[in-house]
Amino acid sequence: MPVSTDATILHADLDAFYASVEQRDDPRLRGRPVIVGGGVVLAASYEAKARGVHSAMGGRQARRLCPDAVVVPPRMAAYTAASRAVFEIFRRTTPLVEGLSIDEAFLDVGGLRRLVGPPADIAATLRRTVREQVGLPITVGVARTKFLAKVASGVAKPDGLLVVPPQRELAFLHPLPVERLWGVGPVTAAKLRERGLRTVGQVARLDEPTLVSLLGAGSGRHLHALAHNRDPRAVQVGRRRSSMGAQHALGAGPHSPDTLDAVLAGLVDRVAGRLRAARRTGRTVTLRLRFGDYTRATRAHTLGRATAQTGPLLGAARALLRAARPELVDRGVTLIGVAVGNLDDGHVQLTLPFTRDPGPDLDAAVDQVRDRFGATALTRAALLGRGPGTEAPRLPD
DNA sequence: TCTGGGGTCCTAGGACCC
DNA sequence: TCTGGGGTCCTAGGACCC
Repeated sequence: MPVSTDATILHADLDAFYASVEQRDDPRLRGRPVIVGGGVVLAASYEAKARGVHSAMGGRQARRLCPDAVVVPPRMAAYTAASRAVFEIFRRTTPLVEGLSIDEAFLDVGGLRRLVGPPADIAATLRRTVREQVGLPITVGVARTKFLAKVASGVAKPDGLLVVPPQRELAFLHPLPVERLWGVGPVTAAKLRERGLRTVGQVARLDEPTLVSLLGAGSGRHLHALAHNRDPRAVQVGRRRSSMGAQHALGAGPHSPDTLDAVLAGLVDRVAGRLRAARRTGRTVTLRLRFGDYTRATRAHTLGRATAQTGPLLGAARALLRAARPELVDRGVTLIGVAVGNLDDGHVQLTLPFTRDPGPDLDAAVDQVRDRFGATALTRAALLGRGPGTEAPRLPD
């Protein structure tokens, strides 16, 4: 049997991540409803979820639903450390790890059957190791495709393991409500519901042109494929973020131009600092605005070259804010955000473990970079910054 | 469901070039 | 006066995810 027909993709997802870290670090919180975050719920423990509390809910409403909840402020450093420890376990399990966020990843364990064992055993070991070494509950879904593995972990939560064997895929998928599908949110679900479509099976009975007319070309084709469990995407190692941003909610206002400028400068400085810390550069500055009626707008400007310096990034952000000023006053701005995109546009930052010409090691590095970025004009000389017509890999500003 | 902070991907139109 | 096709880059907005 070809390898690709086996269920070998794991989706591993930490349960109620921030809240679980708090319960791990403070025994008094165990077994009790825990809410992380004050004004808005960043994470809720399963005890709190059982009472109807969920993330992104307003803090006031959450406390009304669950008056005995313990509300704790977020400790991002603790969550980052826990995430690192879990991802180390992922990478000890298999080199084929694709991180999706701070608390979830895909793992391809297809090559490990002969050496280690079947995917179901690997998944069980992974769950036990994370529990023993990091002290956190984690749910794992196992399937033949990324999409189905993700759906499976969602169904298995919390603290569960669910394997979908290839011959059971559609039997598993079709009874599920459409909202279970990764990529179907409130808007798409409402459109489908209008047509009386509530389950994945009902969607699967529609032909593609009908779905396209209902949802548009992109979403229609995507959903048609997912409903039939067609998802050829491979687990991608070494994906890096493609934008970095910061935002700040301002309250109802009104806000003076000086206040807005100070907030903007603070945000740009934060993002620029994070860019430099990550040794990345960006070329497109996007200003995000939210208004009193919760409508949003974005304004973007693309610089001539990528940078991580506060100066040019702030200059672009200020110009965008100035141009948007009349709107801001009219509509009452309540949130300002800055994002820097097109990261590393035009050049790739290389970190190589040597300073002099390393001989054969460099040839291997060149091949790796070629494979990963599809570079065609990459040579040893270019990497070392010598030779005619070559340029050294540029460092971030 | 009265909304924080961080992201991803897709679409569509216009400018511009060959 | 009427009228190409293809490709890339940029901007703005929308949906979705954790």
